[in-house]
Amino acid sequence: MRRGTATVVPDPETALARPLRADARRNRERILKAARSVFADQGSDAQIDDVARRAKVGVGTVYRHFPTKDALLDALVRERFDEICVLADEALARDDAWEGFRDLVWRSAELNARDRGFCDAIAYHDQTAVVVDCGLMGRVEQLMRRAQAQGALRADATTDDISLMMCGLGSVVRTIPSPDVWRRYVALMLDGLRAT
Amino acid sequence: MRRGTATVVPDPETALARPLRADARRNRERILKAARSVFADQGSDAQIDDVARRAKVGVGTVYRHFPTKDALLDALVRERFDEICVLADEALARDDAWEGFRDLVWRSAELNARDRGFCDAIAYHDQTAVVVDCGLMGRVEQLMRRAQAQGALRADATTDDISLMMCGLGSVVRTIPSPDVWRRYVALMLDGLRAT
Amino acid sequence: MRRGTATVVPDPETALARPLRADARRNRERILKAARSVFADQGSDAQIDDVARRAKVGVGTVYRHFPTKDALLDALVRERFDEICVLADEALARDDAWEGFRDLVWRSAELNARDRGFCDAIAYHDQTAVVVDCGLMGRVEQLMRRAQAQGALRADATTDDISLMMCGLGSVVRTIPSPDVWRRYVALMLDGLRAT
Amino acid sequence: MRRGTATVVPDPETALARPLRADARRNRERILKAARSVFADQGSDAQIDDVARRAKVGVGTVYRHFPTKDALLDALVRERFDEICVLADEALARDDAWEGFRDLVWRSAELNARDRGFCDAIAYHDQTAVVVDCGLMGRVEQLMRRAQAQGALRADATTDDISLMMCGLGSVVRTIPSPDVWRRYVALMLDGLRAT
DNA sequence: CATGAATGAGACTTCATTCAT
DNA sequence: TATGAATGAAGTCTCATTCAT
Repeated sequence: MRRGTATVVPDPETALARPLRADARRNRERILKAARSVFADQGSDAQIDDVARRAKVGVGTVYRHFPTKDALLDALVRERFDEICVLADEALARDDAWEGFRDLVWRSAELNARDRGFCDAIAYHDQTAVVVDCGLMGRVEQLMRRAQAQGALRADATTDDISLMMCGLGSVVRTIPSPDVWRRYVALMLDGLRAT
Repeated sequence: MRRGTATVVPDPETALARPLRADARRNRERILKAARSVFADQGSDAQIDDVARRAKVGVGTVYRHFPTKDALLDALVRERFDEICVLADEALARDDAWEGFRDLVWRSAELNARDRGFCDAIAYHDQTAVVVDCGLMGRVEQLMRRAQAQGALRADATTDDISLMMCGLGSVVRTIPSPDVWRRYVALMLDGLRAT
Repeated sequence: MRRGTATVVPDPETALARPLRADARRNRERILKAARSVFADQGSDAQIDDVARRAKVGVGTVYRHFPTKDALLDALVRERFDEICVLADEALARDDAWEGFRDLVWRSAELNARDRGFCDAIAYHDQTAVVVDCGLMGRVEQLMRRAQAQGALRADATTDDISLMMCGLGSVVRTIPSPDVWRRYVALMLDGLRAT
Repeated sequence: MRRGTATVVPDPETALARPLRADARRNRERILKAARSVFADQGSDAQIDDVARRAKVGVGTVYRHFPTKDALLDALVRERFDEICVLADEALARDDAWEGFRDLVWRSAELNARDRGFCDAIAYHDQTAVVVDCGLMGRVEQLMRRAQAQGALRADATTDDISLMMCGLGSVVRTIPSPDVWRRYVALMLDGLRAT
């Protein structure tokens, strides 16, 4: 089910399956776009019918592209992680690894904080596969190793800590109404991760 | 939806409303007990019918005591916070405030970590009112102020940070399968909260 | 799932489960009646929603009584076999066992022939359990043994032959439009079963 | 829905319509072959998409050749009857008409018994037109008349009885799991048809 | 008061058939 | 002409909550 590409922004159409027909690709995009907005609005209560409606497409079409509600969510998650992968590359390009790491955390947290609905929708979606697939895991690991070598990140920190942190962040974002509380959460966590 | 009592450990039966008849009170307890175990087992999928069945009571009776699924959940949360209040009192009794604070965090985290089902069930339950109502907020604030005075807790820490932390913890507990990962989460957070 | 009663017309309400409340029993009857007529009209295409509508009952009520479309069908089949059980007892009361057997076959065939829709609906419903449960199997076996002893039924005939015959009959009834062709089918089969 | 050819073994391609282009004919064959195997595997649950997939052809192509699922089924039935026509000719070539008739019945029954899936798929398919169209009806009638003249087949037997019998057989084959029960059915039926 | 039967909107998904490419 | 993407009505079943007994 996973396509196993490791490029930064994997092009699912060119993987193993034959490329999508132009109209199908167009629909796929419309559906994803609609899904993004529907999930943003309704969170985990979002319904496939709404997605279809907003994409101006029959339900069947949605199901053809994403055989299951979960598959649709997965595609959305994949997109999000692809975005973050780009950020990770920028972080890796910097000399100061800790600054890179810190900013990466802030920027990806912000990405999530921007839509609570999405955080809500994916709360129960297993993301472990995606993080590895899209290559984010590898990049973050590299970044963390360098930050540790530079003595800025605590020596025992691992990528699992980041998963942990992001997991908790999701909860904070979708649960607490005040729009900026997540910043405090991230600040505390980063302090906890910094070398002492 | 909130019942608005302001006593430290409110006993909803003796508040303003007439005291419940003995059998009604017995039923209330049975329902709560059943609910605890059903939610523990099924998490957010638990159904009121299951609770009723396990309490050997009709659904109607459940609804008489708790007009809504959410109200039932709220009562459960209230119980949990009452437990923690006791722990908070023990913490306040200690000389070293930071140790008291730290242990309180660990012990209440453990309480939650012990049942993922419950964490799952209350994931979307707004707990702000309860924390205040039951007096936990006040106790924790006191504890934190003392820990700050002793120079062990970072000066800018507030009770909101604790809410934040517990909120994230819930997500970690119910999302991540490995049974002890939550400990790492708590450790990081406490490190983030310690005075530097 | 089977209640294992062996009385002629089993009273499912008094079996192992507690007796149904008066209104529930009334609804159960209404649903069965509605189901009979809906299946008669629409055959296997009949929908639970139609049954509910015709019974003037919510879908949920139908599902409460019969957790599955198949369970509803099963109840209908059970009723039908109970009817036939009565006929079987009449057949057993006669002196001439072959005449009893023959008439039983004719009368139960007629029962089925009267509603094609029903035959259609139960075409894929496994009836083996029901025939045994309701005691029909036993009665027919007795009848056949006596008819064999009297030298009228071929010696190698078993109750399986009857199942076979009724199975084929269903197909004839629901497939062939001319309303009386089934009679020829039964006649041929009986000739095939008579001792030579 | 019927194509109304009246030749003995109609070749729908060469009839009145323009002959199909070579590739179109090839496709038609592939589709039929695929359909045979798909229906054999899945019975009445078979989907046109599966047929197309197995034929390595688009659904549209299937629909071009067979405007309806039913039309496809009809073609399959037609093929089956064509096979039986050949058997009927062999039967007619024998001196003993009853033996010819009996063997014809056994052999065609076996043909059906070999694939339950097919029996299942055509359970609701009206075959009356096809039997006449393909000339099977005529042959069987001839055979039966000769068998009657030879005093082996009961005088009142008609081709309708055979339809009846085959109709019931289908039900037995697809309903009863034990793989050889159909033989008993055929035996009984033949006994019912033999002159006494 | 307790009971548990009833309600019914709504969720997800399937598949024969059409039609744009 | 072939392709396969799109359609969308329809079907089964769930469950929080209400209400007659």
